[in-house]
Amino acid sequence: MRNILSLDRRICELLEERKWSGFTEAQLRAIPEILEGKNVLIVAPTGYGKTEAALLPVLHMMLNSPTKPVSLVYITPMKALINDLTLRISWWANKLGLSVSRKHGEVPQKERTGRLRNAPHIMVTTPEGLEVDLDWANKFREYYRNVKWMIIDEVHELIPTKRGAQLSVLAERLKELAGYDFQRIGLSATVGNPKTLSDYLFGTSIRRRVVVRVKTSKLIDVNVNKVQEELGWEGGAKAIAKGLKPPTLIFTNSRFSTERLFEEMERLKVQKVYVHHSSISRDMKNIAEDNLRKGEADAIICTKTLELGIDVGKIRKVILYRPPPSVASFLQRVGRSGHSIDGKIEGEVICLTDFDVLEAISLIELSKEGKIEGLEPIQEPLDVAAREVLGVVLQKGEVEVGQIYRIIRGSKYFRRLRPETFDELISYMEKNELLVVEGGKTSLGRGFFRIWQFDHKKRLPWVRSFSEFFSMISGNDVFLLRYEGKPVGEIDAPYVYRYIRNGDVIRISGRLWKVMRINNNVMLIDVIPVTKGEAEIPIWRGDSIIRSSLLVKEIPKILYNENEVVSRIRSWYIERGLPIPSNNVIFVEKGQGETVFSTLIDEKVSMTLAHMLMFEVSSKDTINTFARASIYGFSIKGEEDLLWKLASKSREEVKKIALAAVRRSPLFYSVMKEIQTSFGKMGKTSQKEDKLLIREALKQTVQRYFAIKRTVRYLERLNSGELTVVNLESQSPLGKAVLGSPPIRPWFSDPFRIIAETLEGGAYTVTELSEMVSLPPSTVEARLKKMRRGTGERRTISFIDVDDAEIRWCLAKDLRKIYGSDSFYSSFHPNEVDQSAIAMIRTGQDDGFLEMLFTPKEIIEDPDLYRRKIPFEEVAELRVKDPAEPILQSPRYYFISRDLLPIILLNATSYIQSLKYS
DNA sequence: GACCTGCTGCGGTGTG
Repeated sequence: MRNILSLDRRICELLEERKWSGFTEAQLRAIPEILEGKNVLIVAPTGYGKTEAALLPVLHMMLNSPTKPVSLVYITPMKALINDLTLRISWWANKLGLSVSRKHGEVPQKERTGRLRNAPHIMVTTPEGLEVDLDWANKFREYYRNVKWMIIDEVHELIPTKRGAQLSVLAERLKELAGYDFQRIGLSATVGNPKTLSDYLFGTSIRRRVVVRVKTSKLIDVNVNKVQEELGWEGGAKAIAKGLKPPTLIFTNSRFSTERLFEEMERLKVQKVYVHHSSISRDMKNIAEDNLRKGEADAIICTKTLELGIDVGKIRKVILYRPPPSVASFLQRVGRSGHSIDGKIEGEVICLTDFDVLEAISLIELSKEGKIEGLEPIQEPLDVAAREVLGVVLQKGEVEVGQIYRIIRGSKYFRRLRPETFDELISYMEKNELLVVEGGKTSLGRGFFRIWQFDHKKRLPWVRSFSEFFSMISGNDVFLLRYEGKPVGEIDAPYVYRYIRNGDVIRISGRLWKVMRINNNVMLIDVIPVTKGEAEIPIWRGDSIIRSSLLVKEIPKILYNENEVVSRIRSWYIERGLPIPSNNVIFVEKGQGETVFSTLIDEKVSMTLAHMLMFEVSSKDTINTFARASIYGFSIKGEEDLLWKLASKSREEVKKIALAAVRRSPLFYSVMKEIQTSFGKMGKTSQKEDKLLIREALKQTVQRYFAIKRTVRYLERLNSGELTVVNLESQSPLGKAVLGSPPIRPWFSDPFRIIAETLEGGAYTVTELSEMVSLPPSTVEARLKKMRRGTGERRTISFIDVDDAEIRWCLAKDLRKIYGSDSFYSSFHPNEVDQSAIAMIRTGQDDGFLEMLFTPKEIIEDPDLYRRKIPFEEVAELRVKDPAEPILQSPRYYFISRDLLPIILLNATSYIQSLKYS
């Protein structure tokens, strides 16, 4: 066995020491190719020995050629993997007289600086770690001139993302620095298009390239189990408890679900279960992982966090709570069970709805047929290019612009970057003062230091920590939960602003925590553990998970399956003489003010159509609308003929509307926010000044969430009568699935407008409004206060709701109606109309108060009396006091027109009397 | 109502 691969004698001895039981197929096939010096991409599922397949031949070559630090750069996308791998690689390397060093953000300072005195032969790091070293590590960077090999782990995780584009430029930069075409080896999970992956991985390297693809040999045995929908979370938890075979991994599709299911498991008295997701602190996650490895945990309920390569030890069963979004993730999750390669996979998909069952069966069928999604590399992300331009400038100080262009263009992601575009990018960065260009050479500009600051005090919204410069991952605003100074978990800031108050009890990581103190400035929440109380589970708002088109195409076929649930769906259509759902039929269903277009459709096309319909409604009619998009169709609140109108438009018009709709979506604004600092742009963008930025944000938004060309084609098919249109009176089973997907609301760049529209005809507290318009209460309050001034339709006014002693806001033009309405009767009708009060009025012209004594009765009898008494149109401030009990809290009001003053005076007296008699 | 991933070099000073 040892001689088949002709590895170095010293390595063979180590194989014996390890009691190596034989090479895996991946190793047998990849090792000879690597030894020949080719660039190799190894594609195989987890547990097939990919790491050693790459490492052993590289070690062999290191032993048999002059090896100087750093010879091998090993890249992995996660810190946890770096820690695992460093130990694993060190076992081999140290015994062979080679040294290994790791680098990531959590490596202790001492270990970091140690590598300069004793430079390692092997560096294990992340793409970001390599970025830091090339840009910034002026001393250590020199060692990278000796690089001969680069191994990139979990390639499938990187290639479709900006991190992948970043790494590919870094590889080209490394090649330029070393002046050597080093050998590249990639390790990937099973994917549909390994050839494309290898193209992106190998870049400008002229070595021969080969893909070693190992198919899974595991037997797939996954059951589909449907819970009664009405039983909800309890039903789900019971099904999980019943199917549990320790140790079990339970995958869900949201952080909320992990916590919610745990709560039910607790109620069912199921012990030794842990929760694992990205908003739980590393410490707490370690506890869960360690317990699982030690056999002390029966199960972990987790999200994608445990889908990736971390070693979780032996797993007997995998339960999927509701189907995952793609075959790839289905296989990754299910692949976690069965420790050995020939072990049997035991899995179970727990379904909540009928369409869950459709999806689960589709995923199982697809994986049995060996069909799996291809990965789509991100296209020419200019924010990555901008960051790399700066990286090269940091590295070299002063660089010729053309040289940077040549390096960046070496990356496959930027192979087609036009020189004009690059020049435009440089000019834009120069305009934003990120760069200074002089005589064809460029250096850093002042803007760079304004944004990326060393000691990040974060006073200004656009100031970032210098450390963030090295990463393309943009973080959300979160509050850190802390107990005794140690992190426990994280909650999204908008959720904290809206729902979390001191004293609340929240559930995170399967435990209850009482909120002791919320510190808004540093975004910290101090908590203490409690055992009882009504706990709330936070909702984390993530990015949308787009379901794979492979899955969508499979579902129509599955509808002919003999499964009980599937037959039930099918017969609903057959009994009514209707066609079976497919991508060629649209059922138009009406209900609850929404028009549902039920059809099996690619999610990105569905998103595009939903946004276009919403755009048409919101630009012509009202922004108080919403749409929905799913693979089961789409819907719009309001007008039902819009889709046919869109379909009858020309191709060019449709494209224009689609792009306008994308620009009006919240998704566009979040992408804009994510990328703008890379270009040095702070603050608001302008159509004229920031053309490149807007174009790029639009391109990235479309690529991520929409499909314009396919939507154009879809509408053409609809217009030509190719699609069967069926009008339905009732809700079809798949139409119901559309209504279950979350509403998409229009983005408003003008908060005043949404606040005014929402106030229309009613009176609300700041908290109520904040929830209605999805803005933080502080923002809403600030806007309402601004809107008090002026005379237009949007002018606001506040009064005191006497029944619950809260301040309510309404449009000034609605106050009369509210005054007359039954629901606020007691707020404007004091019980004792003869009791006098003192009004103190300030006009804002001078600082003095005008004092007047009045009784409610006088006002009710002759409201104009007080209008005549006050010689001003506008009152800047009004205080009302009880002459008998002046210490009583006196209400204050601001910016009231003389016209509405009598109503407000009545409100004040009602309030004062309510205080007095309560 | 919706996943995940990442993040400051080098050298000087002071202390045991």
